[in-house]
Amino acid sequence: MIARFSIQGSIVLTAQFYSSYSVKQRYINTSSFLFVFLYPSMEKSAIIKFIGKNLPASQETLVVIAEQFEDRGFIKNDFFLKVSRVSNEYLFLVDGFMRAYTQDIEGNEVTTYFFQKDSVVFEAASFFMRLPSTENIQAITDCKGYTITFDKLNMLFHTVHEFREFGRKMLVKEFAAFKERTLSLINKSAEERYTALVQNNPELFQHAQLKHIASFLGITDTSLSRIRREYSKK
Amino acid sequence: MIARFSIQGSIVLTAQFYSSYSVKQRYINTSSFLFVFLYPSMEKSAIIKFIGKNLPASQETLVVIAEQFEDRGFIKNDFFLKVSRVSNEYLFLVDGFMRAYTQDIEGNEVTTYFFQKDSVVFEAASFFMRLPSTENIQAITDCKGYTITFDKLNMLFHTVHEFREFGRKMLVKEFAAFKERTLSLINKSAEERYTALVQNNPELFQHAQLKHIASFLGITDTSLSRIRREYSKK
DNA sequence: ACCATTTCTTGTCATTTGGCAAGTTGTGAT
DNA sequence: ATCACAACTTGCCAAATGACAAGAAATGGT
Repeated sequence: MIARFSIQGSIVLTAQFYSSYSVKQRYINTSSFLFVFLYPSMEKSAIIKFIGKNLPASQETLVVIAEQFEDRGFIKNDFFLKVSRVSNEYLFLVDGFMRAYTQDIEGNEVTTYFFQKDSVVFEAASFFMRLPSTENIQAITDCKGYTITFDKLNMLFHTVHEFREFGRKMLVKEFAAFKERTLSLINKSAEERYTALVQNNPELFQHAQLKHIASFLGITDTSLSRIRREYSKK
Repeated sequence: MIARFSIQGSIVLTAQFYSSYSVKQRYINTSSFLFVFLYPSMEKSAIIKFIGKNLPASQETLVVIAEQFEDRGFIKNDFFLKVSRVSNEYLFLVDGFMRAYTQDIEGNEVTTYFFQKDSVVFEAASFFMRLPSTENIQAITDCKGYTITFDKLNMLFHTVHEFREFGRKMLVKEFAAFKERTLSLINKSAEERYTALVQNNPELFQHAQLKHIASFLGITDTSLSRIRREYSKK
């Protein structure tokens, strides 16, 4: 598993892995290689933490859940999901940025969403309804995360009843974000949308192309450039 | 049941009720009162037709499904769903128009959707995830339809397996419509959005207020008025 | 390190849309 | 039938945004 990551380059095991509380105490001094080798599920502390934050469940339950997830790395520009494919994976992003985008009838690319670390990446309509996706999801930086298949996730929903709540929460989050975005397109100015994005997700601007951010904000790259100039004056 | 509708005024049993094919043959000459009295599920031909169109199932299955739905009338301005309530009903609209709307932070009303007859009215996030709705759904004309509760719908999903497919289809429709709307806000002009709406739903303009249509299109009522003038010149 | 390509910025000008206010039309209650 | 109020239209002007093109900066491949 370590080998796999080194091949994909630029994805390295970070200190983040050692922050899982229960394990931390006992194994903190083990070398990272042995550590991962002997306790394959331990490296999933990030996902355990994340799920635990969103779901009241015992540590044991969380470990069972986390064990169903698989390591997954992406290098910049890799696709997590392509248009017309049925999404079969649910991804918990540990590191990196991704964007969802689609093409309108005239062929213009429109970015519909940006994903950042410590969040869940999936296209609800395609994943839960087993439909061809209308969107691409692509890594815009090297990324690292954990995936679970549709079947395994459903299995977890059945066997670990509390886990349904987690699935629901993630779906709700996506819904809410989407609705808010649509609303803001209607009743906020481009500049207001820009400042909101800068404040909520400043790091994004170090990784995403401005033209992608522009289409996400519903404006042209030209306008975004101007808005940035005005904004930086203040 | 008939009494109930006459009390609510302006909602009358229409010829539409007699179009269910299997029943039509045998009972066409029965008086409408006796008919409804003796065969309470028969009046649901509209819903049977609609579900049948979206779901390959036997007539018997369709009747079983339809029997779980209840008659429901709305008079103009009645609410089907209010903000902060958990939506517990799924409505098949037989006649009339409804609109969904919400308020943004500044208190402006924004219409997010129009529903027309022969379609399903519900707020997916609130209904399926048992969450407080962020939207109101209100009748903008007198309406008539059939409702089913969350529990009954789930029961049907379990007992009538093919029916899940129907539920999925309806959800997909809502998703797709919503995404398309968001996209069009980004890459179409107000006039293009207007012409699209006129073509897809001309009747709407005879019932909805222009200011509601305007906020749905993401423009002010002033602009809509101007766009209409230009459009009518052509 | 160099070149080719893409991305980003800027200028000019046109178009779209909004804000406000006045006037007109439509609607509902009495 | 009348009045009050809400809905709609219109005119004027300002602000926001887009289209196009040119140039600067950044990036990637060899």
